[in-house]
Amino acid sequence: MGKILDIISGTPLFNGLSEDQLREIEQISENQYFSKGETVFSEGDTGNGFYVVADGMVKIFKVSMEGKEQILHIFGPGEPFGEVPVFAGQSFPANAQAIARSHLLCFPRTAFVDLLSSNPSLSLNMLAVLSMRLRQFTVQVDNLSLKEVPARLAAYLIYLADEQGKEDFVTLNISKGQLAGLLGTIPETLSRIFAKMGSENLIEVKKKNIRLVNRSVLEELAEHGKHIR
Amino acid sequence: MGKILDIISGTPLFNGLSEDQLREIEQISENQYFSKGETVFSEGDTGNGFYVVADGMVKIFKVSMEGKEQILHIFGPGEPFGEVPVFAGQSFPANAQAIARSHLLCFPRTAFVDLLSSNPSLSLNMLAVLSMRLRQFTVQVDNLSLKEVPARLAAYLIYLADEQGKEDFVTLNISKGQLAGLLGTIPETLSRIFAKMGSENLIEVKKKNIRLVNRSVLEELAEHGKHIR
DNA sequence: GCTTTGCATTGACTTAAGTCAAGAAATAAG
DNA sequence: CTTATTTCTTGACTTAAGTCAATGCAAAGC
Repeated sequence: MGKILDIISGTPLFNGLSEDQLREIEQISENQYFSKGETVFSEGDTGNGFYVVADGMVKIFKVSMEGKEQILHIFGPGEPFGEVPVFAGQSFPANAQAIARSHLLCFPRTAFVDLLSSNPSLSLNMLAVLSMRLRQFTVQVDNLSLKEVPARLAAYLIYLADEQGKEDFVTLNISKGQLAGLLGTIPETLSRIFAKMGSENLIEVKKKNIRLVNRSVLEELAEHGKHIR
Repeated sequence: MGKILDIISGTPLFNGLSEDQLREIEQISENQYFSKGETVFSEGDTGNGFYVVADGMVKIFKVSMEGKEQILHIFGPGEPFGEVPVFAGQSFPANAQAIARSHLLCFPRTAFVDLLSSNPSLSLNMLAVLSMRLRQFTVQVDNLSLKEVPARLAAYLIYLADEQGKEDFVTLNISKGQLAGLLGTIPETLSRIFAKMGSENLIEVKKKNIRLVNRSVLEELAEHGKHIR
């Protein structure tokens, strides 16, 4: 199997499709390479297609007038992004930047929409992707509005531990500055909270490696948005 | 044309479909009636279908442990909601409550998914709906994370003025308490900001009627997330 | 009409988290 | 190895917005 076909068949978006269909999808894809820090697209740009990360990492983010970043998503291999303008028209609602050397597959809007028309299961897969993203957004809004930063951090650490299949140990895959942006805060605040949680024996931070010393308290903190006095 | 068919043909989700297709959709729909304050579904409930508002108003919201509400959406006639579990499986990610006497059309999951398989344009319409909702969420996250409450209020007032087709006059269609929940704040804070904006001659508040006295400054405030010292 | 119930406002106070500024580490570059 | 540049941490201070509590107001019901 070809390298690109390998990637395509491995992404959930294209699950359950026949080899022929996968080959059709490969046909319309275009390879794009980005170095670390390079912009993939900017908010307001016209979107003529969406992307799938073949390799690397891409962050989707908004920036305030004052320059503060709020990261909406960080996507890794197999994850699609930039679909909104494909289906809703208009422009990209946020910025996309490679935060590592990245290889992306780009799927042009018109060709992909044509494929959808003849592939009901591809449509359903795409509907599932967008729905899961909506679900993620409800969590993010919940976090930003109803939880304090320590609770957001606790929730993220637990999520990461589960994702990495570890019980009480995680390795950050992004810088702490980026993590601050993802949690809706700033590096200074995040740093203080890491220190505070360390001194409270909830976690042990060594560079990017974090041991969850007291997972049950972390879980309670993550649930219970605000501090209990 | 039948009353239900009238509603269905009027909602953007079913735009561009033939009469036959609309009739098929009508066939699978089920009428449901809710009084003000009644719960449509709760976070965590299993979703066996999605809804379209025929008449009335429904709020989608999250609640914190301490009881603070964050409203995600308020939907009126013609707007669909509760689609996430239809396509992503699992349960509803948030709560839905009627905030006025409401008439809803409910579309059962399996029957609707069957319709999608044979109606590519219905799929594309649904993809468009979800994509627009994703776009809205990016705005909401941007607001919550990068803007202060006065900026969010200013943005909402301008949005509402545009929606109501007025230049400098809006009528709130929800209570101020609900508006606070939508803006990610609490009634006390919103009340103070209304008072402050009034004293700064930006707006004139008379019950639910608000005159935008200085729209250009409001626009600047809405853009510029944080206060300029 | 009056009373009740929920909604909105105002005041006094607390606090989480942001800003500004300076150092310390760590990574990358020469 | 040494310098340079980015990333992270820590401290002192400010501030937006939340909490608690009391009161005003208006619509709904008797």
